[in-house]
Amino acid sequence: MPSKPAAPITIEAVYAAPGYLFRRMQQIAVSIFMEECRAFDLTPVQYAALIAIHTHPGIDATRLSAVIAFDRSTLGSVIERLEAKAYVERKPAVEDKRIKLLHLTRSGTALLREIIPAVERAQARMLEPLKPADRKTLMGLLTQLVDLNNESSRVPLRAEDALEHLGKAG
Amino acid sequence: MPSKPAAPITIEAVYAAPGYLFRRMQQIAVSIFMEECRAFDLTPVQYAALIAIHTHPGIDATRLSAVIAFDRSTLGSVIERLEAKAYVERKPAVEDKRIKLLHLTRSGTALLREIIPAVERAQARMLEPLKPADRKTLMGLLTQLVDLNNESSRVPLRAEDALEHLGKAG
DNA sequence: TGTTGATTGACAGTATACTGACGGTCTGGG
DNA sequence: CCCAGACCGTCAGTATACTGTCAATCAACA
Repeated sequence: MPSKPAAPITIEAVYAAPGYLFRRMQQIAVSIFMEECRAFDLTPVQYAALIAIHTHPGIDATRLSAVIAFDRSTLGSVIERLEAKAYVERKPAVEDKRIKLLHLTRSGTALLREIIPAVERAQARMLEPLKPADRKTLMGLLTQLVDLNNESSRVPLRAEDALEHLGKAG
Repeated sequence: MPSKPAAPITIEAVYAAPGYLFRRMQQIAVSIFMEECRAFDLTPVQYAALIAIHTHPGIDATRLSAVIAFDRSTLGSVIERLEAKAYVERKPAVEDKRIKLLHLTRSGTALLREIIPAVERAQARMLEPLKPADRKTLMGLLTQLVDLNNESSRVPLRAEDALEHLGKAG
């Protein structure tokens, strides 16, 4: 069977490649987030971690990494920084000496309440250039794609699994 | 006017946020790229840089960063690694002592030719879970969005501007 | 019960990213 | 011609990411 003609080696092909567009969009998204949240000294990753700990108080680092689909190695230093800013507390569990339980501090909870409007502004700005109907279409397709590709990432999202070990489900 | 009711602070809101989805998709895209290109020891960023240098031989690092929209500070070490692998040569320009000109080596050009099928497989795999029509829709919207948000990133894409200084346009 | 196998947090090593700063260099206006 | 401002590569500092490894700990089975 005839093989496809060899693609010309040019930068134009890169501009149209999904991987390149995903990278650019991620950079833009982080940039907008940091701009809107400048007053709070919080990164997108740190924000997601705080929200997850707020939703699942007493979660441990490994399960947290499954809940937000972040790398476990990286998460250690993220938590360390949140602890240094006194937004998070890490306490060893009595029934399992390997585990450290995560809780928000009072100031961590307060920060979340204050930062949410800025975060919502940021999320809105990312999609703003598109027409409302197109925003919905894009988000719908992207949600599908991320979900269907879940197993292709090193740290697949395990939203429910993680909860079972917290004694909150089962 | 009545303000929107305060959103509940839960992880569910994060899962549906554009910024979170862009981050997840980027992680998945990198993971798939690295898997398909395992035999070549080349990252997505290094690949884009090689292609850009191939398209614009004799480009300098600052203009290269504009052509692929990568951070100038980061690009230094990227080029360093490509030089260490002998895919790229960096030669000082005679007419401007600040500038170093970039060229592919013979083995860099050969590598590009060999790796392209793997890269194309990777790009196809990223979108594979979607129906063909949906792939087109998603890429179209994403291309628009990245383009319209171009100025929101630290390093906006300047595909044409960069070329003018190479004596290839004007 | 005792040992194997899995799990947890931590760490080292590499690679992107962004901010801010710095010295060397070029260029244009006076 | 000289100097102020722009520009180039580089570096230090911080923050994500991923790979692989390790010791301590736990759980489960023989």
